[in-house]
Amino acid sequence: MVKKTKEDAEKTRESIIDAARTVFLQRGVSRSSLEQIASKAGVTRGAVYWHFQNKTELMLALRERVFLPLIDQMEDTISLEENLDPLGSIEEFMCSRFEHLESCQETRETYEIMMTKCEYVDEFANVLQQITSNCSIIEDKLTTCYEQAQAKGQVTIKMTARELAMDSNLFWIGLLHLWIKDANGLNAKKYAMDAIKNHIKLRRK
Amino acid sequence: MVKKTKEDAEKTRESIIDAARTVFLQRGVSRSSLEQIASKAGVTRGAVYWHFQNKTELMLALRERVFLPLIDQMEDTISLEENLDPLGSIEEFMCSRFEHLESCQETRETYEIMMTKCEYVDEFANVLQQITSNCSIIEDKLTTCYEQAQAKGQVTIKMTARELAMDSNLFWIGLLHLWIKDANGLNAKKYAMDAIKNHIKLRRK
DNA sequence: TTATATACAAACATGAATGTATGTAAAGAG
DNA sequence: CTCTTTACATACATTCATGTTTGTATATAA
Repeated sequence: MVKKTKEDAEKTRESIIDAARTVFLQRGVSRSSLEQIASKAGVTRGAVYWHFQNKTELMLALRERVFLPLIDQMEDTISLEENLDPLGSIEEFMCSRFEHLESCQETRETYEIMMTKCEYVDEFANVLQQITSNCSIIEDKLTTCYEQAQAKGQVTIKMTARELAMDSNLFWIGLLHLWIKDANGLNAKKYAMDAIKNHIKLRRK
Repeated sequence: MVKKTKEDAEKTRESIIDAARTVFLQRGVSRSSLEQIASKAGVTRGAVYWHFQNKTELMLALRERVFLPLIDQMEDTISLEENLDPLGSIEEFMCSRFEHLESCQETRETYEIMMTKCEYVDEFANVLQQITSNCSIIEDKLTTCYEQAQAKGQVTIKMTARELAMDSNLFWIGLLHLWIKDANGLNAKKYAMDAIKNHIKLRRK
């Protein structure tokens, strides 16, 4: 038996989460047993039950480790005040966030698990609400940006800022889903970047 | 023991599928046991195993009953030849299909199961491929429509037909996902219809 | 009319995952 | 230097879903 200091315990906890992500990705959340996760992390189920109440809590922890930083990051990327180029900042927001999703393996895998390897029932039902809630936050931010863009005459006035934001929001949701599902798409990144640029170009006056 | 003629057996099969849809929706695919499905259908697991190899086959049958007609329907809705108003036909396609999704309970529930109550691993992994394949078919159809629209001068020439189609395709994917997840949205239908009209309006010259 | 295939129900066997309870060595507190 | 708590490993009990096998009543074909 090895020594276990507090930092060691924290490492164990992290390694369990990492193992869970790998196993969830391979086998789906519900088919993954805690035994499989534990052994992949080099521990026993005892350790898993020590750090997490059950598989659900483990899954939520796995999710939060990626999504909590993302929410913060969103605050930074779309700066709402004193925006010289609102339309450009929307494009910048989408591109940079996509870049991060693409390059950060943990984030990418977590998205894939949550979008295609997880069933939203019972304890997970309210996670769906959080997701839609996040979507409407994004829509609000986009609306503000488009208002600024309209005030600066950057953008077509065929539609209201809210309507433009809705359309962009749906575009963004679709992009993420298609990207996650189209794993083998070698040129997925270029596809996405072009899609974003064209999406913005279409509304620039 | 009641008589069972061939038609009776077919009815049993259908009722099992219906029961499966209900149970899948409530409990998610993996947590649904064949026992629960059978008893909801008023039969035993024997009947389920008689009609389907296992839960996976049952799930695929459930899916096909909705998706096979949808594929046919798609051929009709977007008529590619002799299109007087290509842009309008795209709008019409989206609106009518959404109307169907909204009004047909079986279709709606099946979509919900496939989008939020199912894990795409192992035997289901290739279903994802089918989905993305369908998406690219839609993108192709949209491209053709936009080409016609451009030929008629209906649409802005900022982007190529393919680029417009990509954007519309992503919009459509996003709309479906947001709609399914936002079950409580009372005005979801109006939201969607407005979103579609605005989406088209934005590209009309 | 009899034989066979159909359409299930019922019983059986198995295995796997879960949660909990107990054991234990080391860390940390006093 | 003890005592308690931490951080697990191990063992146990239980549940439960699955797949298969067997039984059986009826439909259907010859």
